[in-house]
Amino acid sequence: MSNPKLTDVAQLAGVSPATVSRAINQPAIVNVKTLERIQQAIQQIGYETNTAGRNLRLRRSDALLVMISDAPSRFFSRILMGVEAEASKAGYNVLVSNTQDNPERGRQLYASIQQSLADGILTFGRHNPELGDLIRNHPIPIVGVNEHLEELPVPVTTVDNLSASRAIVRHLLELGHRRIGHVTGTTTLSSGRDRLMGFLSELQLAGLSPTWVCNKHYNVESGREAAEEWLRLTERPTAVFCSCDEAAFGFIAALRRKEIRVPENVSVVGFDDIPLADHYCPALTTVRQPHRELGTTAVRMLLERIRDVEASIPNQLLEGKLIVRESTGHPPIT
Amino acid sequence: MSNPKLTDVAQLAGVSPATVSRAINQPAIVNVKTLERIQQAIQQIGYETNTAGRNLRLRRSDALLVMISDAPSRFFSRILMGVEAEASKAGYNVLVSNTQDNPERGRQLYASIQQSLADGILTFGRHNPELGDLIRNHPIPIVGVNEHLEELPVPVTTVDNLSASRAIVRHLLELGHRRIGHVTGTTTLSSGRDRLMGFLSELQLAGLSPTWVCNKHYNVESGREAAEEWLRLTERPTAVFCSCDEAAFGFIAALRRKEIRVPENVSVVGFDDIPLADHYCPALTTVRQPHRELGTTAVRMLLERIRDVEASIPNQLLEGKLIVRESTGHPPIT
DNA sequence: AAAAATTTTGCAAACGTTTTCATAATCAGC
DNA sequence: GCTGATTATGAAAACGTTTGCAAAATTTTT
Repeated sequence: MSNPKLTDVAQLAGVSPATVSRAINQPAIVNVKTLERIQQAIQQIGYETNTAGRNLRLRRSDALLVMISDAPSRFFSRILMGVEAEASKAGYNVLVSNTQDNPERGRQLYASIQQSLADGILTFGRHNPELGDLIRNHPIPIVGVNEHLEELPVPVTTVDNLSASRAIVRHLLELGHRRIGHVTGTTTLSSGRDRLMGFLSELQLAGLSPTWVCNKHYNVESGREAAEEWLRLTERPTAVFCSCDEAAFGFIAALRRKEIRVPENVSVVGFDDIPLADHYCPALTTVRQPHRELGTTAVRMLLERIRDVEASIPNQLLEGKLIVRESTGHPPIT
Repeated sequence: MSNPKLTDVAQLAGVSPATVSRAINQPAIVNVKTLERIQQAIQQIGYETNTAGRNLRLRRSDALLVMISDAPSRFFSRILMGVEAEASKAGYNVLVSNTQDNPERGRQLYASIQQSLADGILTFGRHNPELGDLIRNHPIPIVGVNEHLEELPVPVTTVDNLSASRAIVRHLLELGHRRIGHVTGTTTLSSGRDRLMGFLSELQLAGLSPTWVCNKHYNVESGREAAEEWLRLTERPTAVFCSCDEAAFGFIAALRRKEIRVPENVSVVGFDDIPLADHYCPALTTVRQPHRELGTTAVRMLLERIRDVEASIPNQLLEGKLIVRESTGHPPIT
C-alpha cells in the first residue's frame, strides 16, 4: 500500500523519471506533448511528490522554525497566522517549537538547522547568550520577532514602540494632561524599555517630568497592582499610560472597585489593541500593533537571510497606530 | 561547508556507517568499547543526524500537522502549547498550517500525509465534506480538536460542553434564578449546539422553560448585540449564560453603558475562562476549559492512531470546571 | 539534402540514513 | 582445543528525488 512514486508516473507515461521530475519542476523545458502525457499520468495515479526524498536531494527542509522561549506572547497566534501566510506563499512550512526554558535550547536552535529540520528560524523571546557566539562564528538564518535581542546578533522586526509611546503622550498632552504616569511592561524586554523611553522623552520634550513610573509587567495583575499603588499616591497623575491592554484592563477594573471612573477621574491608555479593547467599557484608547504584519515581515526578512546568510538586513520597525476611544478624556477640573 | 555525516563519524571511529547508526539508535546491541569510541567521534565532529535522510529511509516525517480552517480559535495558542509539549515528548515536531478556507483544502490534508510531510493531522474547525469519503475509503491518522466534525469520520476531543452548561444552569438555579436566558455561540459548531442543549435540558429538568434564547456567535460583538436585545425585552431574564467569555464581556460592557449593573441587576456567566475573566470587573463566573489538556489529549489520540490507523479511538470528553466569581448573584428582588 | 544548431530526453550518480543478511569475532561448555 | 551458540560488525541495498552530462530527436540553416 505504498504511495505512487516518480518512477510509477514515469512508467505510466512512458518516459524516464528524470523527465517527470522536470515536468514538475521546470515544465518549460519539456516538450508540451510529453508534458501533457505526464500530467495526465500524475492525475490518474494520484502522485504527490515525497518531501523527504526531495529534501534529501536538495539539502533543505522547506520549513521555517518558529521558536518560543516559554509562554507564547499575548498575541502570538495572530503573529503566527501572518507567519504562516507568508511562509506558505513562499512554499515553506511552519514548525512551532517551544524551548520551554530549557537551558540547552541554544544548542537546539543550532541543531535544528544542522540536521536540516528547518532552513531558518524565527525566534520569539530571549535566549542563552552563549548562543550569540555560536551564531557569530557560524551564522545561520535567524530573525527575531517583537523584541530586540541584545544577546543574539540577529536582525529583528518589532513595532516602533518608541514613536508609538510618544504619540500616546502627545495625545494625552493635547487633552490637557500635565500629570502623566506610566505603568511599564517588563523592562528586561526591549519593548518595555522602549515604551518607557518614549514616554519619558516626549514628556521631556514638553518640558515636563514624569509624575509616576510604576515598574510592572505585561499582564493583568500588574495593572491591578499598579492601581493600588495609584490610589495611595498623594499627587495622582490624571492620565496613565499602561504598557499593554491587559494591564490597562486590570488597572481600570481595580479602580472601578474603588468608584474611580475612567475617563472622568483618570484617563487610561493601553498598548496592542487586542480584540477586546474596542469592546471594553470604556472602550480602550490604545496603539494598534500590526500583529499580522509583524509575522509577514519577519518571514520576508528570514527568507532573504536564507537566500544569503551573510546578507546584512536592517531591523524593520513597523508603525503602530494610535486608536483613540473612550478611556481618555480631558483631565478632571480640580 | 557541508555538515558532518554518518560516514564521517564512521571513518573517524574506524567503524562502518551501519555500526554508527546502531550506536545511535540501539546502543544496547553494540559493543560498549566501540560505542564509546563512536560517541567520542560524534562529540568531536559535532554530528547531528540529518532528518531528511532518516525520514526518507524510515518513510515517516516525525511531524504532526496542526490544521486550522481559517482564523485560529479564541484560545488557539494555549491549546497549541499543549500540543507542542506532548508532541515533542514523543519526538514529534509540530507543523502549523492554515488552510485559509481554500476549497481545495481537503485534498491538501490528504496530500500532506501522502507526500510524507506529516505522520498525522490535528484539525481545528470544519472541512470539506467530500474529504469524509476520502478518509473513509483510505483512512489516515487524523484527530479533531474542540469540535465534533460531522463531516469527517474522525475521533475528536472536546470539553464536555453539555455537562458544563448544565452545571452553569444549576448554579444559576441555586442562586434562585427562575428566568434564565442564553446567548448561544455559533450553532453550526457542535460546541455551540451542545452548550445550548445543556442549557435547555437542565432547565427542563427543573421544570422551567427558557426565557430567552439569543442566537449569536463566539465573539464580543455578539455579546453587545445580545445586550441590546435584552434591553428591549419586556420580561427580562435575571440571569444570562453567554456562550463564551468574550460574549459575556461584550454583554456586560454594553449593559454598563445603560447603567445596568452586573450582578446586581442581572447575573452573567461566560464560558472558557480566558485569562482576563478573573480580572474583569466584575470578575466573571465561567467554566474553565482545560485548554492545554485538550492539546495533549489530542496528540495522545493521534499518536495511537498513527501506531494503528484502524484503531478505534473513542471521543474524549474533558471536564470543564465551573468557576464562580463575581458576575453571578441572587436575582434582584422585584 | 546535409550540416549545424537547438531542443528533449535518459542514464546514472548523488543526497544521508537504516536494515537485512551474511560474516567475523567472541564466548561457553566439554 | 574444538564445537556450537552467541554477539558484534560490515557490505550493500533500499528510501524517492534531482541534475550534470551525454545522447537522441528535432528544428533551422546552408
